[in-house]
Amino acid sequence: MPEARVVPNTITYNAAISACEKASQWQLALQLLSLMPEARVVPNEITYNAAISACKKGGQWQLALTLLGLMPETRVVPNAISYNAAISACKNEGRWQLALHLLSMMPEARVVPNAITYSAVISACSNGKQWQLALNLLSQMPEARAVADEITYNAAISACSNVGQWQLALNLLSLMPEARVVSDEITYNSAISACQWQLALTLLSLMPEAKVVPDEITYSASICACSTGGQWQLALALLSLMPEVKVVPNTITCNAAISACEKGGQWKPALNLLSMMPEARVVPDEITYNAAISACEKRVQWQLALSCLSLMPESRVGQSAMTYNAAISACEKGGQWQMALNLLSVMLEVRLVPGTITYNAAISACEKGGQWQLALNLLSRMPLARVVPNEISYNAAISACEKGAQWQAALNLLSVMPVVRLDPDQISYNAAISACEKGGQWQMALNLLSLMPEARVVPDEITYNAAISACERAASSSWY
DNA sequence: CTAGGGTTAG
Repeated sequence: MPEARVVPNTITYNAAISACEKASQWQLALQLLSLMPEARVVPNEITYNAAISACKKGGQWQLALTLLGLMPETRVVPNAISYNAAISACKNEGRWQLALHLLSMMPEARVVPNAITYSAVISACSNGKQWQLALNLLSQMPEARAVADEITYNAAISACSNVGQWQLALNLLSLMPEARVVSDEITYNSAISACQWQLALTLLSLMPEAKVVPDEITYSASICACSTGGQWQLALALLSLMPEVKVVPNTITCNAAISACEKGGQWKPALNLLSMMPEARVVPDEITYNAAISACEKRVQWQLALSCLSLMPESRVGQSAMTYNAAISACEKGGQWQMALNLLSVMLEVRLVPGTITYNAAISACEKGGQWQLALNLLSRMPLARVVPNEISYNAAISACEKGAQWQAALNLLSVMPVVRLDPDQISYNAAISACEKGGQWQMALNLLSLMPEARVVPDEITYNAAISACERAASSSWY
């Protein structure tokens, strides 16, 4: 630009910073802002607003707030857009308290909050699962002379949806006409995601008379509602209906349908959908494969789960710890403890970090395979791997000891649980009592049973049966 | 010539 004898001015910088924002280059945006003083170009509110937006897009909420705070120092007065962008940055990181704080700071800064401000704060509350606050804010708008529009309502409906408050979500939807706000496809999509499958399908059927056209997100949300309700056939029916209404399924739609099959224990349609995705020009992603692998897990199709896992690299789909967790679980269900341990070591080779769920699945695989020593070994390796064991880890290990009739080891684990701040539950006690039974320790079995009330664990049928078996075994052996 | 808010899958 200097060669062209054109001197950049404020607008030039503003346009450049805005371009950085659109290209998701927050570092470059801030660099440009920092270069302005030496170029003797004075930033205005638009400059800062564009920079705040760039930080927001980059997930840099702290920097967005810093910039807002810096504006007065350079004698630039923040306006509603500055606050709105900063509030929106808090939303992205789930900082609903900060969003509310910014809103409360606006009057003393003499900036009047508008509908966009409220929508952004409501959205921040929605992400923070603060539905009561979201509804309060909506009700405060008239006295603040801010007029709620469809986006405000959509954010509030979404806040209700996120916490399963479908009645409140539907109530808001019904209030929109009298507030003279016209619902759009996002309104319906949000409401559908709040509802169980019956109501979700009702809402879907009501869309034409509301003159709202369903899109792929509408179908994805409806399929998801069917999936959660165990209605895998309906989920598949909705998917097959989409070409007729000229809505094109995307990756998320297919993922929701595969997930519906998974929940219904239907590995065949799940793998069928996976195989049909290329011809429908839908690109599978990690979630697609995770759902397909999990679908195989449900019906002991561990070989198929492993073949899905092996297909991922050639489809250029990245694998995560969750992918391996699903595959290890499939091996566990299929009684393949060697393969489960093998997958755990592969995870480490490909530098994926195993978590509590990974170890739990592997310990369970050892348990089912009768490998109590390996189960204990895995549990003992967790702290070294910086993975925190939970109740499930210990219960799986105690069960492994039970299957191997290792009553001392089982009791040891049970006694360690309170030390590591874990509360033994019914499963822990039942497994330990069974271990005593298998080890011929009827006194210890009864002792454990007597300890349960003070541990606030309620014995059930399994507990009593195990204790009774322990005593019967002792009685029958003493007859000879 | 430049700046702000809402929806779906594991």
